[in-house]
Amino acid sequence: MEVSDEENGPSPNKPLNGTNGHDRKRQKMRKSFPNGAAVNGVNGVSKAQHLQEQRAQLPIAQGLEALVREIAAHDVTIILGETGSGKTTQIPQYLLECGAFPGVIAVTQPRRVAATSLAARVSQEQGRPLGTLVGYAVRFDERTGAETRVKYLTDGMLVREMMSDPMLERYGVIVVDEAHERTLRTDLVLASLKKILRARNGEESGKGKARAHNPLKVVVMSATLDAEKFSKFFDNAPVLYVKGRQHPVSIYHTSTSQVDYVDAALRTFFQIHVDQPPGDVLIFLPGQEDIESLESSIKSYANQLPSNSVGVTLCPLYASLPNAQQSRVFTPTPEGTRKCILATNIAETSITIPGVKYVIDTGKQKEKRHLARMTGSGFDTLLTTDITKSSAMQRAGRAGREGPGFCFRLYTEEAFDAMALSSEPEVRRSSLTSALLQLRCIGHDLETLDFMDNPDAEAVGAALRTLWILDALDETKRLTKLGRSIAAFPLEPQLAAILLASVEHHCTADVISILSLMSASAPLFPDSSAQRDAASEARTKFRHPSGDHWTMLNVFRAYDEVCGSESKGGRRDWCKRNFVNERALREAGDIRTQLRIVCDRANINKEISCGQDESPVLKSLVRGLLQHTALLQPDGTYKQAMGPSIIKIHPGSFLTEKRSPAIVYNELVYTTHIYARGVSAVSKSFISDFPKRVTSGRAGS
DNA sequence: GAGCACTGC
Repeated sequence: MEVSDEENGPSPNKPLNGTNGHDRKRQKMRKSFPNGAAVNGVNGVSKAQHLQEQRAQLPIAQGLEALVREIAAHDVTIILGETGSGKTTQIPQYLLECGAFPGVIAVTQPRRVAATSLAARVSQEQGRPLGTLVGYAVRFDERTGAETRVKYLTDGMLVREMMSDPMLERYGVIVVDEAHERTLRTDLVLASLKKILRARNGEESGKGKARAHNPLKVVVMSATLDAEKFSKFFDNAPVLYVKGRQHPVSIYHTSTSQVDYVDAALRTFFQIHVDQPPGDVLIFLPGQEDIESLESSIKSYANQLPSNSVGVTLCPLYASLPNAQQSRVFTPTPEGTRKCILATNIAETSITIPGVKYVIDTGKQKEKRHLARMTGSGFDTLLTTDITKSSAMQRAGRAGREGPGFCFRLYTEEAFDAMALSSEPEVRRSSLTSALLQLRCIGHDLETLDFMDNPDAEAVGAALRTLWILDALDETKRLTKLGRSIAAFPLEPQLAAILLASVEHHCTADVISILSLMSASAPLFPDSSAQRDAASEARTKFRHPSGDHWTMLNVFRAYDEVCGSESKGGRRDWCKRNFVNERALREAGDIRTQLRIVCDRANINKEISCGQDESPVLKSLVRGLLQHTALLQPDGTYKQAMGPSIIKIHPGSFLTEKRSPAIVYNELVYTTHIYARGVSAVSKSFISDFPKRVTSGRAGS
């Protein structure tokens, strides 16, 4: 079996390649950039020319004019583009150059790095400094100016912008890229765009209103699956097909199913390593644990090979790995060795590794599942599951980026056939609390808005209830003044409610620090099993009797002092010595800066601290996390105040083994028990201050 | 007495 361009997806509705003469196109391109050479100077001429030649050679270049004609003729155009087609860099430039589309061209991306690096590339192709004609906007970082006409931004950023500009008036074209990934924010953007199109362009042309003065064009770009679904969603919008530049990948399945996929990966790797020509190997595994175990097995077997054989350079790759170690995958493979990358599905979409010729696919991944969300907001669990067909194809494609490749699947062809086509869109899987509130702020109802896939009624009910408990919505589900304030913060609504409660309790400075650490993606206290005792010893000095929130605050306060006196290296040493994650502290620092700016805008005094008095902070926490509180039972376990579950304090918590009449916690995780993580002891009265909420919560659960 | 796939404002 072979993955080729033709096999990768449905056949084209309108093949566009080869419809235009190659030479004509090149001339047209040069004409479009009279200033490029002047800006760049003598050396720049050849560089700019080189870039233009590269552009002209992209698979998409020959169909661009026809593509733009289609976009001009329709409100919405769906573009199916394979990887390597150049659609994301070229289409926005062509829309700009042809001069037919006034206003700013927005291009959304699910990931920050994609938005920033695409903007850098495209502004280079335009021969202009980044942030002038071409710019980007992602969280913590924006480079745009008054003359910016092409703006790459994350889909979450566009959702934020809709809250102050509900009709997205500043944009003439909105390109939604990677739409097949169906992130929650992409789905929010698509649903809103459908409504915005009706408002800005009027009803479908032919009858009724004349075209409005500021019409909007929408371009939806997707990989090869689900095109018809996008087309149907946008009233049968035309589907255009763009060919990619992908080399063929030969795919092999096992004849029997493999129970131990780590062992199977080990054997397959050495078959490749011993028998096959040079070329790096990428192995997909579900998680860190498997990566570490396979790494040590490969190491020990590689040492037993004859001394004259090719060595192995091992590169583990997963998100929580420090950046310096992640970037090892990009360093050239040392002479006389074969690079072997052991990766999670971070290598499926987020990181593209050059030089890979062989892929070994275990067919497994880890997936976060939210269980029993109606029972006091539910709990999360992390399961190892089978991947989907589209994941399997994406993984195989990683072998064919630079030349013909090979993919060894550690599962049978029958198992592949039995896989789901693609994973459920995020809107069907995740909490809708934040989405519902944001939509309310721009006057949309999540309950009635037309989505690609409609949200689950239970999840909508849970979100409504949470927002009502926070006083963000009133009894009639109308947005309150508090709800609008909550939505102004780039935080989960529960956490934003804590921040606003801190104003009344005069501890905003302290609470902002805690919330920043809570919403950072990396954990402050990583659990390194190897040095567990040393770690807990070193962390003792930060320990606060009330529990984890104040302990986190103590760490942040200490780190702030270190930052005032130490160099970059000194800070790193301090973190290492104390077994705290510097990445978490740096990210929290960025979040804290952003939260302080929003506070200023909302006329909130961000400087007020409660010093060492713990109750104001704890009272604020309870206000936002009412659904995450539990009461001590006679047997020493805890029962949710607003749900039926019996829970335990996670052994990693500083409060474990302690008995407090009541606790508040960040999250519940289900492993061997239902554990509460990020726990603080609170007075029962803090919870019963909201009797109506607690009672009604019980009745509803 | 225990286990952290991946994103985003």
